[in-house]
Amino acid sequence: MKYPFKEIEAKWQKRWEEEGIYKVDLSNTACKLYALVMFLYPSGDKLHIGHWYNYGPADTWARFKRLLGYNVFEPMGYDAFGLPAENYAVKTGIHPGDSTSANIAHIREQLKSMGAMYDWDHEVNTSAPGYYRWTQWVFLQLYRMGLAYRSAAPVNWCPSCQTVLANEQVVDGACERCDTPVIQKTMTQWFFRITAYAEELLRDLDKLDWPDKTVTMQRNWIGKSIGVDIKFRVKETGDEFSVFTTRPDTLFGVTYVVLAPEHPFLRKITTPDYRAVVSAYAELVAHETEIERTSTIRVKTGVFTGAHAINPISGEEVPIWTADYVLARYGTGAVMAVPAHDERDFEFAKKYSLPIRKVILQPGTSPDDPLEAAYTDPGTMINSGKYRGEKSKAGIEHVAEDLERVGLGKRTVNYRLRDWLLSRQRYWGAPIPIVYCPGCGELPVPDNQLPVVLPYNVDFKPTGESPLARSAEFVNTTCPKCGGPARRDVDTMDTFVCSSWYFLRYVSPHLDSAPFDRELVRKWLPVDKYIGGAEHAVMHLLYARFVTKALRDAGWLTFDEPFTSLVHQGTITNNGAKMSKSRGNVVNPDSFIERYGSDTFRMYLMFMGPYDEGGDWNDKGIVGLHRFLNRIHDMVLEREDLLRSMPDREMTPDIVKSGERHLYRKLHQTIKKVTEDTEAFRFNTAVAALMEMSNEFSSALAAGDGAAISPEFTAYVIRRFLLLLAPYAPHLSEELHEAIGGEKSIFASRGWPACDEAATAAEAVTVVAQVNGKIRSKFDVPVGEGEESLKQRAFEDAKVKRWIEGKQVVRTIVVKNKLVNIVVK
RNA sequence: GCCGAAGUGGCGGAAUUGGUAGACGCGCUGGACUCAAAAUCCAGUGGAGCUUAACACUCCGUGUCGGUUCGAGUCCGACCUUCGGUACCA
Repeated sequence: MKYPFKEIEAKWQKRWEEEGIYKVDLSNTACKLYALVMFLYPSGDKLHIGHWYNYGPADTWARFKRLLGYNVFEPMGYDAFGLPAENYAVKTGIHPGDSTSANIAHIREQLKSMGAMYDWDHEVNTSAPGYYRWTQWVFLQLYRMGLAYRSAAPVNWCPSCQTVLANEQVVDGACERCDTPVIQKTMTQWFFRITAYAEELLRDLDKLDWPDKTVTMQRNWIGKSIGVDIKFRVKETGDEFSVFTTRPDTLFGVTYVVLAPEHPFLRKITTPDYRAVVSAYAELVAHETEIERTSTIRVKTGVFTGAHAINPISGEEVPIWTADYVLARYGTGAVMAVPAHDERDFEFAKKYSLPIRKVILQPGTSPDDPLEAAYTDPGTMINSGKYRGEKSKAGIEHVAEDLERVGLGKRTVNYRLRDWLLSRQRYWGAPIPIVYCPGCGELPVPDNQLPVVLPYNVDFKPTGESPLARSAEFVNTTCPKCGGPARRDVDTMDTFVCSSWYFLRYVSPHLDSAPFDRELVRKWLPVDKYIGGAEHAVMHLLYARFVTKALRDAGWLTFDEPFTSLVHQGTITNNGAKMSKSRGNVVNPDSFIERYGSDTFRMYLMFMGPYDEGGDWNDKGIVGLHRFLNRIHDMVLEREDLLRSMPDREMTPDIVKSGERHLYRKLHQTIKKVTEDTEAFRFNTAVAALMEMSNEFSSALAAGDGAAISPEFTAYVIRRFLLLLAPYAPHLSEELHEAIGGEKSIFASRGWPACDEAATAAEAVTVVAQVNGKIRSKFDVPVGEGEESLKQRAFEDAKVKRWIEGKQVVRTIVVKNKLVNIVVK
């Protein structure tokens, strides 16, 4: 018989809500635990498996912590601005605000059907004026600190749609809507100066309990490199420009220099004969993506400018080229090319027959050995004037020092990280709170005039300018300084701004006098456990760290990092690809909830595999979990009356009957395993342990018609088992807990079972006997049996004897409680 | 391309950190129950061979190739495939 999960789940969801059991008392900060899942993007219309995979197991972990006695705060909200809602609106004519509210209403119900312990009084919605008012406030804080500025930047532009395209809207270099080739157009954009925090963002990674891979990715993304800016003079014009290099020790090996095609000097220094070629080349490169340009397998291209540069240390003249593999925005937009010791330069020099001069000697080679490929590791300097014979490490310092002394070089630190471009020429976002007055210039909107409300009636169809520019009602305003007519900034903010501070808002989502209650934030932040997808490993997580640090420096926060501990759930793919509406491979969980219930479904998600690995979706095994929960349901209800009549009492190995002892051990082994695995997000193995326990227990009950197992002991085991199960199958556990006499909610009990550590040790182990590493026999011995004794057993073993007979024993390896390996010849 | 991961039975996966490969579950096969089916329960289940009423036994096996080691899914090197990110999807 199938257990009535529908009734049970509805009953408990209703009761939890009525009794307000998950309403968190934020004033109680003893054992506080802020468990946060990355909030939802309500883009499509429904929750999909990926959301459940994020939220279900995260809720299990939070419930587990609650049973351990923590005061757990687990909020939920919506990252509701963004491109998909706007695209949907362009396509269907449905206003993004309307589709978003409808989606949220639906999603909220789906979330409730999951049965998580969200405190709905703390919900946030980033597209609500009461929220984005404070997103604008965040912008202004950064603006006042000089961390927000305007600058020209290239954007993807479709000349036919007359609109800026997101990268995902560009398919093979063309607009996804009309197939027109996309061009790069320069527009004035707002930036956050995240690079000002590069060093701290890098350094504080050491403080975080984050997955190693995420820390590594952030570190590589920031991309710190220490080097020297070296000045080269242009022979023909006398202009000076700098190159950035981490290898000043190779300066004597420079045989040409390269300016990026976008380099501001390029036009100026190019000699008349070469102008046509160089500008045609720059035009060509403007269509290439950065990935293409920096590809290491693609054939590099470039052209000579006709000009020459003078090597500041050797006085040598070398040609100046421009090439696509040099990027304007990294370093100084120019490189000194040392083909002998840089792979890209080597390849380029070969292609264009530029000289290759060896200046670093690879250890173990001779200066006259031909160079087959670039040697990029350190070595000894040769062909380098007075530096000859110095090791790379010393040479780097020495050359840098000498250049600095004569003013031709400056030691610098360069980062790959770029400033955060946050303005969007779109409708569905938080307006940038800046006003332009003909007389007073660019001015921030005063805090007391926030929010700058996003008007509802706006034509958001793409026409070449920000949609808000066409709303006279929005654009025309008065100058906050002189009171004269002024115009608003018509761009909106990147949704990453909204999500860079939402974790602060959750503690006081309805507060309208401040972005957050500072006292509560002081007590509850930083987030203790942050759970979300690895696809956010760099951008969102880096932006949130940056905003936290900026608000700290503005005096609003007292901590340095927003997320103390981080866990990624893996990606659930479908047919090998990430689930997304655009790919049309989204799997809706609702039908599974309908058929099996939330407890089965969330448990299946946890049982599927390691939480941080995700995997390709398939529903084949779900029935196994459903059977498991059915068996638990039946096993408890068959003994309902008996169990209810049994008082709950602690047991020890001494008082249990001999027939119960192995179950006592199994129970405590299970408590240990489930506790450790749940804590560490190893849900799959915790569930397997619960199954093993249940299998062993029910066979024991069946074996002697239960005669060997007393009712008291049965109650003892089942009560604890239900507690272990509670975070995994909260509805069913509540139901069974009540059925056997529980009066309060199981989650009010805070009674995670204690583990009798001493009882978990096994009494006997199987030791294997190997001959030359191949297993030939096994025997059971008491735990801890000595090496000599094990060795003796192995040599006396009949099967082993067959394999060592007539051979010479070379060596014997004995590992206690594990194996004996006899090596013979 | 670059950065970061992952490859284990028919399938999802497990394996106290170098020491019994395949826990747990799905599926499949056989059996019990049933008029029958479903559900449930019991037993078996990596591949090949050999033997067989059965027990047992042998060889092979963790993406590919090579290495280190008494011993490698686990460590090292090279490669292949798949996934996430790559700064305007979030």
